[in-house]
Amino acid sequence: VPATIEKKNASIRQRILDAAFAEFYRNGFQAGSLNHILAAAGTTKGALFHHFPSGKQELGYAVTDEIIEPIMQTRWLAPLRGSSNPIDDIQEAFRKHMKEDMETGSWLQGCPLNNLAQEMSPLDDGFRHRIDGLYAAWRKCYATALAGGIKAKTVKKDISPRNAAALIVAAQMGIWGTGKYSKSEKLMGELGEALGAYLQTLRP
Amino acid sequence: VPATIEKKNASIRQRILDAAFAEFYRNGFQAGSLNHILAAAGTTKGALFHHFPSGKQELGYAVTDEIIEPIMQTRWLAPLRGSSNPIDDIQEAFRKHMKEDMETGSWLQGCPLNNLAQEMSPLDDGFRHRIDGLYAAWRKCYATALAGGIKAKTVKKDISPRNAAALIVAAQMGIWGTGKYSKSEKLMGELGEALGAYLQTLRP
Amino acid sequence: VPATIEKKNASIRQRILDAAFAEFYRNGFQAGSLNHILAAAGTTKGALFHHFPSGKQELGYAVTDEIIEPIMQTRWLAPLRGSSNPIDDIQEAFRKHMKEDMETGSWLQGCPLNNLAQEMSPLDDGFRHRIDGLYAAWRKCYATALAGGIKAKTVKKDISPRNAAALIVAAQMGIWGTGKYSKSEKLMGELGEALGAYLQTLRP
Amino acid sequence: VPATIEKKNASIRQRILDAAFAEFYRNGFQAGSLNHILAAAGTTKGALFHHFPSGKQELGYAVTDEIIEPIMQTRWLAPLRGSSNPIDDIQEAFRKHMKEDMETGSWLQGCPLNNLAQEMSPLDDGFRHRIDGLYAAWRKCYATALAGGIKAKTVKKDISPRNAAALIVAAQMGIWGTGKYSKSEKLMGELGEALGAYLQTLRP
DNA sequence: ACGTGCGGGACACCCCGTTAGT
DNA sequence: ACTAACGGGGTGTCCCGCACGT
Repeated sequence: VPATIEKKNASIRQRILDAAFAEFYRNGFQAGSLNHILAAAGTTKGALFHHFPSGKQELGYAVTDEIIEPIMQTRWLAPLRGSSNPIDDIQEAFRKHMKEDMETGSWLQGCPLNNLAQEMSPLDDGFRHRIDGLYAAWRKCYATALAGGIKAKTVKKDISPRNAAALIVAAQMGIWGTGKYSKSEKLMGELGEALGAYLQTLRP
Repeated sequence: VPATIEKKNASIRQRILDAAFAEFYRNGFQAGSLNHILAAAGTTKGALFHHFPSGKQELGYAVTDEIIEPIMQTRWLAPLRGSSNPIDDIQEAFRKHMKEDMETGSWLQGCPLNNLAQEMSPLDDGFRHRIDGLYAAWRKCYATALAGGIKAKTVKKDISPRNAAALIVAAQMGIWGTGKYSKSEKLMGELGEALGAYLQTLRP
Repeated sequence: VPATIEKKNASIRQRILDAAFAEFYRNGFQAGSLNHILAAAGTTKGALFHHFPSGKQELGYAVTDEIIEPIMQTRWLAPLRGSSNPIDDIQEAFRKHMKEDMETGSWLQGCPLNNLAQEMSPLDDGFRHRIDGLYAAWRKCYATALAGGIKAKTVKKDISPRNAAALIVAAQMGIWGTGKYSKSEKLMGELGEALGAYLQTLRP
Repeated sequence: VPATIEKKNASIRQRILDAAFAEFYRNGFQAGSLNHILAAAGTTKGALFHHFPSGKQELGYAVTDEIIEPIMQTRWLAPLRGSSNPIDDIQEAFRKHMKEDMETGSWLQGCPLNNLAQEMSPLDDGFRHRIDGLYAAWRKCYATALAGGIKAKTVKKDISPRNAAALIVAAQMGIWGTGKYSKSEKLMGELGEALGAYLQTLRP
């Protein structure tokens, strides 16, 4: 049954990626163990070395490119695509994903991209460039949406979309980071309100 | 001469703490090496286990309590003590320390407390409680100052000091984290402006 | 076009052999990497195990038989074929190849056969028998030539051709080995002179 | 019992060195396994890393300096110290140690220094310099002895002691290397005779 | 005839913690 | 108070061999 075989072959690489994402998310990149990843993926060193010849670093890059990047796309970028009312859409996306993360408990582990950024960007330029690219895309998406909002008169016209987008993204980084150490749903609620209040100041 | 001996002992302990802070700041807690710390401090395992009997973890706690906490006090809390115009004082402190970090280059390594928070708070409750306490004190300081500002009529009276303080702190976490991965002074400038713009909205 | 296919097949096999010779010459047999060899040869594991079903060992044997042996033939045996003045011919071959190796720099890596002999003969009898056969042929060639020289009165008649041939070959092993560790052209020159002086003592 | 403890502590390092020498002698440096060494020495990784902080390479250097060098001193250099009849003394040392090696069987593994020279000198300059120094001392010892022999009229006066010493050493390298691949006592005997014949030509 | 995917294992490095001794 | 020796373990790297498929 060639389909099964192909799927199995293809899925080994994917299973390694998925397990690696989970492991790095939980323990960080440096402290994450390839042995644990391989055990979770149900495969061995040989397969890893075949798919990622230069080892852990290459695996980390692939996780960033093939797992984290798509997550960001669907979570944060897609909802803003073609938005004419960015303030509501940003707030809506924020509330939705915060609620999801509360339910799954993943808010206690922060944002995978932020985790990686804080740990690896000073140590490895390969990671840093990838991360920088992802956050830049995020900021650009928000800035574009805010500029669109100005045209659509849903956003005050004397603000800098670029600056505001940067602050919104940075604040979200900080908010998710706050969840990690505080474990306080109350505090997260207050932060949500405060961010909402800030967004309201961008209205016309 | 007991005073000399005690002083020497204290200085060894302090040298270990200082070296540990530097190592953990650079490489993170888990990836930081005790051997490197001891080599930098010019001492050996014996001294370390004399002063920190349970090893690396206890050393990490001591770094948090005795190095990072005082830094936060002088950097962020002291300038707000008894402030009647918190918005200006917060912005001034932000600008001052950002400028300093740019000059020393330490902005590329982020904020030591935030680094530790992102890495260790999900893994170790001892760290998490300490970090939570520090950030709580920070928020409380800002909230108190903002409440004072309301009384002094330098702050708009229909805002929640608690919520605003939380957002300001979280935004600063995000901003310093942004410096790490972007290495862009331009972006940092824009974030400074955006944060300033937000603070202005808190004016009466 | 079967000729083309066969040729192409042969050429893959040959490219593997050539790359293997170079790799083993540089890094030794055990430390030499099949992956490096295959990368250099521009092919993959499948081809290797097709042509050398039992793997690295068989490849090493083939390198000995098909690369090293012909080199020895043309370098050291051919010049002595039918010689009536072996002393001059031996010395001439020695000088010629030493000069060549100096120019190409390969004298710094020693003699491929000697390298293999020192590394592998105590560990693998398959190698040992091959190497023994090659050196035996070398000694026999020199001994025959020296015996011929005795008949032709270019060599003193009261020497043992067999013993002298063995010493000449062993001395050459030692001389090439000396080049490897000393990297001294001066020393090589002195060794050449000393070997020449010894050969002169074999004159009538 | 402090003596026992000191001996035990001191002997761990020595046991590692001895086991390493044996392992490297048998399998070569690169293929030699630290695990095997430690198992043979009855100790663990911690002890090795303590005594040889930079690992295998440093261990290899120490084996060269502390095991191989003394062997060479007692085997080849000491017998020639203050010799007035170097030709006899060289030949006597050669016969004695060849006989010993035949009896112990170690002639089948060649000369430890030559093994190391052939394997490592092109790959690591630290080894190369050490090896070069040892062989240089050997040549110098023989050259000095031959020069002394010229004064004492036990050696022909129109030979170059330097050149002859170099050839004798190189020939011995070659002879011991020949034993490794040939496993032929007969051939070794012939080589001994041929070397003896050469030495006789250095007589006045 | 030859490429791809993969298994399983060995290796050297280095780490952290502890104990015996000064 | 402080040092040096040592235990034991986990890590990532990389390798060789063998299935498949084509």
